[in-house]
Order: sequence, then C-alpha cells, then structure tokens
Amino acid sequence: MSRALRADAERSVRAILEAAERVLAEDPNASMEQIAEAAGLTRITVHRRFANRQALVDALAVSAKQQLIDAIEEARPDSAPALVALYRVTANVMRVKSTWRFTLSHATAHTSAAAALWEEINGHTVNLLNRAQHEGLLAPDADLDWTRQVYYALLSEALNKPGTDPAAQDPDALATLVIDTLLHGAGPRG
Amino acid sequence: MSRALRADAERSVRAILEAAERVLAEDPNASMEQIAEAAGLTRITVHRRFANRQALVDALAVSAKQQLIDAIEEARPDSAPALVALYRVTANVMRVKSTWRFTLSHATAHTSAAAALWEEINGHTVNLLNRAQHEGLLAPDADLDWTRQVYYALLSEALNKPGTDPAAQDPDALATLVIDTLLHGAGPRG
DNA sequence: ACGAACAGCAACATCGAAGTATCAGTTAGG
DNA sequence: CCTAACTGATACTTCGATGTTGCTGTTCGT
Repeated sequence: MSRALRADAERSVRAILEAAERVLAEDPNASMEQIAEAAGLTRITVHRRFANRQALVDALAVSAKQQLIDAIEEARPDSAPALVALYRVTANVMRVKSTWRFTLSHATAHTSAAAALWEEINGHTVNLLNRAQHEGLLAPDADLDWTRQVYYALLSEALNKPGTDPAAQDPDALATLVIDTLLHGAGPRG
Repeated sequence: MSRALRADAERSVRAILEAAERVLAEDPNASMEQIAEAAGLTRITVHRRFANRQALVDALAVSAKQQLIDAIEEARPDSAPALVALYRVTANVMRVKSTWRFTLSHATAHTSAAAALWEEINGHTVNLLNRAQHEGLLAPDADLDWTRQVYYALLSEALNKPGTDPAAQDPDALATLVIDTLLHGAGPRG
C-alpha cells in the first residue's frame, strides 16, 4: 500500500475526480488534458495521480458509488416503515446522483472494487423492496427484479426531467414523483 | 444529389450499417476497421460509402429512426381504442428497438434530419398518450411529458431485462409488461 | 527551517485511428 | 458484351491522445 498523500496532493485528487465528472458528462471521450484543465491542473499532474485513463475512471466509479452507499446508509433504511424509508433513501440518492450524474449513469463496474460496492447498493435496494412488499406497499406477485430495474430507471429519468431550475431540483419533490410513479404508474387512481 | 447506387454498393451500405450497430453496441469507440471487418468489408470501402466516422453514425441514426417510424405507423396508432393502439405500437417498437439497440438508445440527434425524425416519433407518442388520457386510461392530471419520458425508459429497460432467451424475447410479452407498469406501477391493484 | 513531497514546464517517444491516393481485379446492368 | 461502377490491396500522411523523463520551483509537515 502507498503512504498517505500530502494535503495538497489529496486536494488535487479531489479536484481531478470532480473535474472528470463534469467534463466526461459532456463528452465521455474527453481527453486527459481537458480534464486536467477543468481541474486547474496540468495533464502531467493528472498522470501522476492516476497512472492511466482507466485508473481514473475506475477511481471515479468507486468514489461515486461509495458516496451513494453513504447516502443510503445515512437514510437508515431499516429503521422506519418501508414507505418512509423509501422516501428518505430516494431523496438522499437523488442528491448524490445529481452530483455524480455521469459516473453513476454507467453502472457497469470494470473493477472488482466497484463491483463489490455495486453489490452492496443492490443489497440495500432489494432489502428495502422486500420489506415494502411484505408491508403491502408492493403487489404480492410483483417481480422484484423488474421493480428494482424500474426504480433505478425512474431515478435516472427524474434527474433528466426538464424542470424549471436545471441543477437546483428539489430532491424531495423528485423522490415523491419517483415513488408515486413506481407504486401507481400513470393510470387513474382508485 | 448523388446518383442511385449500384446493387452491390447498396448491399455494402446495409452491411456496414448493420455491422456498425452490432460493433458499436459492444464498444461505442470501436474503430472503423472493426466495423468494416464485422461487415465483411475493408476499411477503405467503408470510407468510400461514408466520408468520415460522423457521417456513418449519423446515417445509422437516421436509418434506425426511420425504421422506428415505419414500425409505429404500421401499427396504425389512430385506428383503434388507445389501449389497443398502445399495445400494438409498443410491440412493434419493441421489435425494432431490439434490432437497433445501440443506435436507438442514444436519442441525441446530431443531424437536422435525425432531429426531424425524432420530432415525428415524439409526435406520434404524444398523440397516443393524449388519446389515452381522454379515454380515461391515464389519470386526468397526469403529466404527459413525464409519462412519455417514463414510457421511453420502460421500453429501454424491458429490453435489458435479463430474460431466459437473450434476443428472442417475445415482443408482445414485453409490451404487456411495459404497459402494465406504465399504467399501474408495482403497487397492489384494486 | 529543513527535507520531502508536490506541481509545473518542456521536450520526447509511441501509438492507434482517420483519412487519402493509386492501381489492379471483379461485378453489375443496359 | 462492354463500360462504368465497385471492391481490395498497398502504401502513405496526418493527427491527437497517451504516457514518460528530467529539471526547476513551490508547498506542506514536523
């Protein structure tokens, strides 16, 4: 293992990751130089922190997925009725996903570390959905794999919803929209 | 305008477009050579038919979108109750989308021609959803823009559903799943 | 304050892909 | 059948991105 980084180096790493998110969101094939420029650094410094391009995007994936896990666990998904937990988790996830829009929209994990984190995320989700089903929130015969897939898709779509303010979308309002659509669809109620 | 192509040249164009779909689906950054090889042709021939890479992917987008329009219109979306039309359109779209999975998953139109086709597709969809709403299929206060967005997302997700057979998914079964989810979500009925 | 870690600069080497040109051989179509 | 159109082979040129090295100056940590 490598020694701990110095404070300025760690700042650089963070700046690179955040810049990479911004730049790659607009052009997934952006060059290392574009990323470096967006980070206020030189291409060489980027190469010092991340040996190659793949290492950078891998680190980006791990970082974003970890933040997603933190956001989920911060919502304490097991300490309230499923509906309440679902709202809290969804709102928190919304916040993180809006920040790491690009990285988290490509779930494909090229690293074992990223795959492990992804498994953890999926675990949280299936737990919650299972609980929701037992509490009568979901139909008893609902296909939970399909439900999870739809839930993920709705999370992404809600972020792409052409709202009034671009980035300042209210996470709670979006969470309400997502959960309402997930549970009831667009058909008439009652 | 250029003259009509000879029969073998037209076969080549088709082969290139189909190969590009297959290859780019696995690697969006695949080289022209990989595409040419998959088409059973030489890179030079590909360059003769499509001046540059962008021209190729643009043509791909136009071709796939046109097939999508044909599939929609073949379903006669205005000649039956909205629910029936919705089923027919969805099943037909499913068939085309499974063939042009990659191209149609990137709706971004870089060409005015592609944009026009996309507008036409959207027009068909909003017409159908409007009719569905008036016939009581959708809630009177449903946000049709959001509904359309969800509908598109469900179409994509259904294709990525890890089913038993990979490509031989039954379009009618998938259409049923999509529409059922769109109208009722995953919550309990009644 | 002093050494170690860090960032910038400049210059390289390498590489793959894109695109072009010419010529020779093959195929389509009136 | 005979010309025009098409494909393939070979050989270029160009270009941008990647990754590396040595050096100088700066900043952090103790």
